[in-house]
Amino acid sequence: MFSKLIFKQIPDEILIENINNFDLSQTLDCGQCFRWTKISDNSYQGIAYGKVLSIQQEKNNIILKNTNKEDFNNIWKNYFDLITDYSEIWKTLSNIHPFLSEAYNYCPGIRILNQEPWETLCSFIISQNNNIPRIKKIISNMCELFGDKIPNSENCFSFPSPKILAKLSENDLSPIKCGFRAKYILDAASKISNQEINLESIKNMSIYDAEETLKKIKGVGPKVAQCTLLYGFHRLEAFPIDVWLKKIMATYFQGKSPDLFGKYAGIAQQYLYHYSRMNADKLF
DNA sequence: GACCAGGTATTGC
DNA sequence: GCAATACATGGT
Repeated sequence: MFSKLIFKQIPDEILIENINNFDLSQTLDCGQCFRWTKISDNSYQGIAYGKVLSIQQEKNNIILKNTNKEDFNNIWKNYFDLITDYSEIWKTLSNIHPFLSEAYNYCPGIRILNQEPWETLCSFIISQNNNIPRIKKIISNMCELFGDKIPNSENCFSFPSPKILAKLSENDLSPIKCGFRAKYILDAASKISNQEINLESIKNMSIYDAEETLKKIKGVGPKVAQCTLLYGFHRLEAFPIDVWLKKIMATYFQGKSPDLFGKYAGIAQQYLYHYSRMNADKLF
């Protein structure tokens, strides 16, 4: 619980002590986000909500640098999902399957981030039939070309708004090298900016209606929709099935439905995805 | 040069 | 409905 978080403030830094089920590299390198860079073995720098943050982990303590109490309370506390008790969530997942337990034991420090819905949607449109290093590169190029320079930062840029992107042509997007996905980005940007699709209203929809709404965008299918709902709307029941999850299901959960994982299926999915990617020999 | 990467749209049956 | 194929780009 956040009420139990112990935090201390020194100028421009926030220290959180004795936090469990939190591992910076497991959380930032598990494929859910694309705008964080590893600075050293225990520290990262990244951009979200138009702010630059440096963050470092020392055992069960985390230090947020280049920030303040206001941004911590308004942005980062929720962004890193520090208010959720993952040990409590694990209790409901722990008896489902031995392979899920094996995955959890490998990466119990994963947190599902609360990312911005538009950035998440756009990022996972770019992710299709693509690999993570190149996804990061495309997004970085897009922000640098079309986002706003973040004040007092060293060449850091915000994620461009739908409104800005909707004015562009496929040709304008060619420098970011996103290939056939350019028309999908533009369709998403225009449908969001002209209110044909209202991201705010998706928050109150059933998971089914939310997916159907997102799939009205060209280039958004079940996988991209589920990723958007999990990482951008914190719908923990969402269960994106990509090539890795297909292999995992075929190897260990044959004939089983994603319903097996219940209301925290998305978190289960993240343990399974990360563990399997890091230990590909576990799959057929 | 073929194959793959956190898929989807299109086509053909 | 379901299976096969094209799709931009860059890395093995």
